[in-house]
Amino acid sequence: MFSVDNFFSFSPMKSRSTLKHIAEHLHLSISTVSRALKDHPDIAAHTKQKVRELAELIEYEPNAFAIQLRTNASKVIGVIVPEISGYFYHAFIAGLEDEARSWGYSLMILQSGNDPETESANLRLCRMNRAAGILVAAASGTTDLSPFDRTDAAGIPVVFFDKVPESRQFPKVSMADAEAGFLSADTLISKGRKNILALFGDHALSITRKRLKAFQGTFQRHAPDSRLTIRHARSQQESRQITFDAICLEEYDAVFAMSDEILAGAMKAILQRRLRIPDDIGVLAISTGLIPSLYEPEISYIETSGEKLGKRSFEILHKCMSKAAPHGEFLVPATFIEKGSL
Amino acid sequence: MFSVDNFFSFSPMKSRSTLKHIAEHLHLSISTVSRALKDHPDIAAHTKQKVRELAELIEYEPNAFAIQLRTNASKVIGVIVPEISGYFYHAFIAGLEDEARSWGYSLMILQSGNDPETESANLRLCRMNRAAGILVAAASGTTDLSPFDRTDAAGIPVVFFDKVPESRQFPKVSMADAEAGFLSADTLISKGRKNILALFGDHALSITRKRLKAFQGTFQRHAPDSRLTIRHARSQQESRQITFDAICLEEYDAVFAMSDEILAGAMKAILQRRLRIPDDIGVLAISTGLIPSLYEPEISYIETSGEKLGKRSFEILHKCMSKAAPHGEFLVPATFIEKGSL
DNA sequence: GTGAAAGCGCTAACAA
DNA sequence: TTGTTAGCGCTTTCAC
Repeated sequence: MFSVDNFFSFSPMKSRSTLKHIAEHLHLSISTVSRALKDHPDIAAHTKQKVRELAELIEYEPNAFAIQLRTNASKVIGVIVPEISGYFYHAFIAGLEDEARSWGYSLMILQSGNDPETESANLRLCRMNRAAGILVAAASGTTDLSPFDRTDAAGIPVVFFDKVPESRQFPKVSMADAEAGFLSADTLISKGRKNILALFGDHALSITRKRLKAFQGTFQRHAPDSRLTIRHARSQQESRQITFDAICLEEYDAVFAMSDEILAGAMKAILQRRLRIPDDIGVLAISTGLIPSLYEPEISYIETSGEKLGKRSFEILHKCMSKAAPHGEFLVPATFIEKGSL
Repeated sequence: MFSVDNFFSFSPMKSRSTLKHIAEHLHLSISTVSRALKDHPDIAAHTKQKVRELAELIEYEPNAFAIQLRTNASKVIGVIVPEISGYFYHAFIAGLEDEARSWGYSLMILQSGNDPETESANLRLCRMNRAAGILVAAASGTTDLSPFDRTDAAGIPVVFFDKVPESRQFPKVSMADAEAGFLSADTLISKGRKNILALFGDHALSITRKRLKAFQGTFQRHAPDSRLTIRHARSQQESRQITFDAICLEEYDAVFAMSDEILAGAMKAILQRRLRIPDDIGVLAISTGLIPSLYEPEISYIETSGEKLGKRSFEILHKCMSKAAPHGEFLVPATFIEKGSL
């Protein structure tokens, strides 16, 4: 058989392992080697055998660039998010990576820092690298969708997730915000909470409006006698202040937080007032689950899982890449996770 | 001048914009166009002008594959971590991405799931994609370093971070664990805490041993009369149980947690016992900062910033990529962040 | 100042 | 069953 020394002596230089090297050493043509390695039916069994042995011996690894140039397609998915850290996107990326890897794709991660310019530059990068597809959580300032059009026109499917634009042009994947809002209200009602401080985020965000609308609607329909105090906070600090002021002024039997950030602020106020959960006050949040697990008792929450959103997003994008071209908005369901805070 | 229609009419088919297209339309050679676009001194100013105009008009974007194949180098950095989510790595990735982007590099993110096999497969992927360099937080089961050798031998520099192997062969970047341990002890001492419940992670981990050694050493040297109760926990749950049992049994004047996970568990016990911070008990942790900010009062901590580690790691890798080949272990300093828990 | 030509490593007709 | 050939889009000598 062969020995590594034997082989490398053939090509004494920095000999990177290529089809050509294998071919030369085996006195075969490059295409025969190429076919043998892909188990092409035309190739004789013993030839395949020989080729594979040598390939393994010299640890042949195909040059992805050459393949990509030739086929004009890559196994890389571009992911553009406002920021990686924070409460949500890292979980999304983790779920996405899991799913993508199982299909042989890798992730190229880019942060926009919520800046449309950077976002557009990142898109360009994805185009230059002929990404197989792109997942985007839009920067909050993004209004001009033409960079996305261009990408789409270049044959690279674009799917929005989480922060999705109004346009009906691209497929979108997002959390079932209405369902989460409904579930939240329903849970509070079924637990008999009547006087609720409900904390929502910036009213300008569509996520806030969707969750709020379903939340309020459910109360009006199923528990019109409940007392709902709706407040909006734009940050953890604001959430904390608002909560603190509210619970000093009046006794609520539950606090509801529409997101992790809001929850974190509310919890600080509750801890500061040293209220007992769930006896003095109940707590419910819409969350990804990490933050609620940090308190004692743990906070019950409506789960909006980043991981699940990641996996689902891959599925949709995957369909787009195989020309199935789905359309419209896809929702990842929310579920109630019961802990001890209500 | 040109119009888009005019240009595209020249090549009516799916005409992706390439140097060739520009060259044909301008009756120039491909090489001239290539040079013009890179502002080569040989090219006449007016030629450059014409070329650039048309390139802009048709939104020419170089084909990264072709460049990479030709130059056999990419602007992609491979990043292999046990998992993206959790307490730490997402912050690292965020910091790294920031720094990398400013140097024109993109990130290819891969999770090993703490599985050496997957880690090795991920390495292979990086090799196939001719990554410019690779950053690895080793899987906990990784003992065989040969896959890394192979990568290094292929001319792709490998730098370890956070979870670094014993081997002196590769450059490593990690948190200044000894310094963090020292600072923790020093802070507790200077705040006059005498009877301390100190919670550490799994004793098998080198991070634990380094922090513990410096922590204990500092007490022995500067406050030998202090009472130190050292405990080890392998999870949030364990940390909570250990803390709960300890504070029920005896009165401590401070709890120290060597990591976010340990802190989260300890805080649950403290919340459950309804101890007042900092009056009933002081709290100090080594942390990245998110978790401490969730409590009231916020927890003082020794910062081990994932972002900083990410930026520093890029610097080291960048040096490796430019043949400067640094050597040894680099440490990211720890700093004390004072909040209200001590 | 510009062009011609070779070639990076691979795939896929088309030949033999 | 295997080989020949023609590129994919770009960079880079080397000529003119």
